[in-house]
Amino acid sequence: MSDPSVSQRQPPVFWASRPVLRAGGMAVWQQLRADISRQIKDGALSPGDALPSETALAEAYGVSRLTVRRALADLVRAGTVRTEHGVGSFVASQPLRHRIDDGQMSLLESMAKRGHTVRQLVLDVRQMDDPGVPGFTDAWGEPYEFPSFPGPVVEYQYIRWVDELPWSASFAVVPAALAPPSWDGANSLFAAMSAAHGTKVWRDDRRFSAVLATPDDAAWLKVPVGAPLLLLRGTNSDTEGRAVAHIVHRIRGDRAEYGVRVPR
Amino acid sequence: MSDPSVSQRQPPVFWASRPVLRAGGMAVWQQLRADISRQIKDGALSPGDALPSETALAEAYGVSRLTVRRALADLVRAGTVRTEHGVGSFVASQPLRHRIDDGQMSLLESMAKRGHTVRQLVLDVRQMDDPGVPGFTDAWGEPYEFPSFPGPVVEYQYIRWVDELPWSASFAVVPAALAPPSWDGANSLFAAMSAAHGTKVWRDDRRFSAVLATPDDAAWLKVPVGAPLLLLRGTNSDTEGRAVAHIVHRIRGDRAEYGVRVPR
DNA sequence: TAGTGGTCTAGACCACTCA
DNA sequence: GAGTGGTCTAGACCACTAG
Repeated sequence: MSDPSVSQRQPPVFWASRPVLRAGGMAVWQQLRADISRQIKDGALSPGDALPSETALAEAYGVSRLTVRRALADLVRAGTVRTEHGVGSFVASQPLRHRIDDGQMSLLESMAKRGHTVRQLVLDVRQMDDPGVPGFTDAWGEPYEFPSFPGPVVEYQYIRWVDELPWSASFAVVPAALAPPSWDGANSLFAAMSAAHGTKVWRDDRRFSAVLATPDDAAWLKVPVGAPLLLLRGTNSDTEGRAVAHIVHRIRGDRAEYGVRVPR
Repeated sequence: MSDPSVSQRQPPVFWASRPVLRAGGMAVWQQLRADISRQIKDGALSPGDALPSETALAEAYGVSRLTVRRALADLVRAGTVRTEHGVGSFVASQPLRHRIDDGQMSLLESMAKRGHTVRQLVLDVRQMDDPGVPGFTDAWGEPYEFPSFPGPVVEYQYIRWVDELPWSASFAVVPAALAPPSWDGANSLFAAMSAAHGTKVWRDDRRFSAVLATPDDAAWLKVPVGAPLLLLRGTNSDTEGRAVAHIVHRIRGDRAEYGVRVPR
């Protein structure tokens, strides 16, 4: 009981492998983050291994528990460490990273072809009379409009899983005139549009950026607030080049790598 | 002096517009983050406006200063708030977001065409006898190799600015046999390779993901640690399809939106 | 019930900026 | 020198998990 390192099931690691420097230029919590991170990257700890408790770490490094927590918080956001309330902190196992070749194939088709299962859960479907949907314009200020299909729009919000792990929080807006009568997420929304409308829906352009997970994102995607998300925005068109859908995917940065071929 | 809100040059805002709920499900610091963020998004505060000091905020909300700091730290990472040591906290002004149509054009050409100036600073050039460069394989585990050009490689590390604001921290690896004799960042590295080697260098594929800024990223890109970065990895080839360069760009997520056309 | 992580406090000292 | 943000402490209480 007096030696906390014994109560942990883990290899005998030299914690606090480097003493903290109080006069050094680097803040103590940054030294801790670097020291813990280094031990994980060096392989002294393997994914799934328990870290010493925060109290034990604080004693080992000779700092307060809050200083330890600050270092751990950074590692959690970066996906290096995973914490379980009431249980402990563990070296996170990196999820399988999927390379998606972005093209005309949907995520469902592309993943199915490679033996992965995709599940989609439709969280919300609502018809909006005003096409200027507030939730879709705030980040970039671009209005989501359909010049060729004026009138009300239908807004979808859905979550996609790949192999039972959250993949993305997704939003889509389509003209109500083109919306499939009901979409339950069993197939691609745009396959459903193609079927209902009788015309092929093409993926046109894709715009990539990076954002941090909001509390909502965090709840849906099972990541900590502040985790990196790949923001993928796009427009789909029909065979005549008329915009028929605007989409936004907020994709877990630790899971996805979207590949595109650059035409010559 | 007894009323801290008077000493701030800012419109008379109702700070602590919502009292914190101690029994509510949401943590107090999350309520603060949401409340401050809402006041900024609603336009009650404009970019450049000073926020009350942390002490004043703590008094206004009736919480400790550390709780205020935790809320502000999140807003700083997200780019909503900017802090200046010894000066104060301010509503951050969003940098101009550039849409780059990724293609055969280099960033320099593409930006010059639109009236922007690009500066490149070469931080490091080193020849490596071992092509398995550690710094280039850790994130994805893919080795960076050149099957058609065995032998030593040259590794470049450079920073790119657009309009005097940091844009990306970039890395490139090319076979030493194809490396330009000297590259000072004045032109595109691959234009220099084309010129030196006599063969056109094509951009082949691009892979997008999202990561958090490390302390090194933060120092180079002038963003806080934990800010979102767009990770762009790619391969360039010569006219015969042989890989001649592997590149990694770590691009500020608050500045860049990379667009690509999806071929039909 | 014991141990863990999650939250919050009150206070202290430092580094920095600016009048 | 006054005011600001940056760091760190010691201690407290709560929520959660597990034996």
